[in-house]
Amino acid sequence: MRDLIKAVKALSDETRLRILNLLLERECCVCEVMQALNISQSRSSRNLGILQDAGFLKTRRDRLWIVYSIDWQSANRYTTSLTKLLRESPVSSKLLEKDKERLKHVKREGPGCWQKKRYE
Amino acid sequence: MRDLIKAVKALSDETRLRILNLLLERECCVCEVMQALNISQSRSSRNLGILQDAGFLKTRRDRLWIVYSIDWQSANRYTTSLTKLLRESPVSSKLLEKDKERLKHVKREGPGCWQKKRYE
DNA sequence: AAAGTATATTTAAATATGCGCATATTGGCA
DNA sequence: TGCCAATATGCGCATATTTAAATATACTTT
Repeated sequence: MRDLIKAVKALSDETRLRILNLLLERECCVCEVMQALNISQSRSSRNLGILQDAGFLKTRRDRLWIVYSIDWQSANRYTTSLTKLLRESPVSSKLLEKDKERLKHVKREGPGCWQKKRYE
Repeated sequence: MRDLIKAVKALSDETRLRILNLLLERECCVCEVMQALNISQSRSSRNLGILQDAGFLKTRRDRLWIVYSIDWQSANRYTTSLTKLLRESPVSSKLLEKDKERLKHVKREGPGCWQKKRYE
């Protein structure tokens, strides 16, 4: 019951649905997510953390970056079911389409790949 | 997207998960739900309403009562998927067990079948 | 070890949510 | 029609959630 509530609550937010939808395309680091969804760094990091805490995501380090991806072996069986459901019931949404489109043009390379201030 | 968020948000609450779990057993009126879950009338009514608004439930009138049941023909396809997921991944929980147990001894007959004050 | 970069966390404010209480509404039934 | 039981809802309170900004942390790289 606790696991179920945690999983569903983690999904009950637009930002996090967008993130999960994005990660169904491919794994991403924090700065790729923030660029693709066009959101702030803290918002990106925090919501990735919530999804991970609920069991939807796992991480690994790749040099400078922490790469988030869907955890298909999650200890929380509900997250796997819910992720599958999302994958198999594709959502029609301009927003989700845009996210995926932007994802294609996202850059991971630094320095300060996402720090707008550097360029202003 | 809108439908998906609405469905998931409606499920992201313990009370409403308990209600849906209850209705997987059998259809119920408001006063049966409040007795089975041991919650207040307004809480019962309001959360049933939220589940119905999201597309999980439908209603019919039976004499004095409004009977809520799972809407398997919902216009929101996500509610059907989610309800099936809940049905096919039975949740182990003392609380849910108790709810079902109390449901067996619930009374619909009036007058004031649920108004505790009448008996105090 | 120092410098630099990506990510996490703390803080504070705005917003959203869940609840009980009291009251309104609905519709059956006399 | 009028009463009454069942259900719905407006309101206020307490709590939870979300966010941006600033700051701290955890690494890599030199």
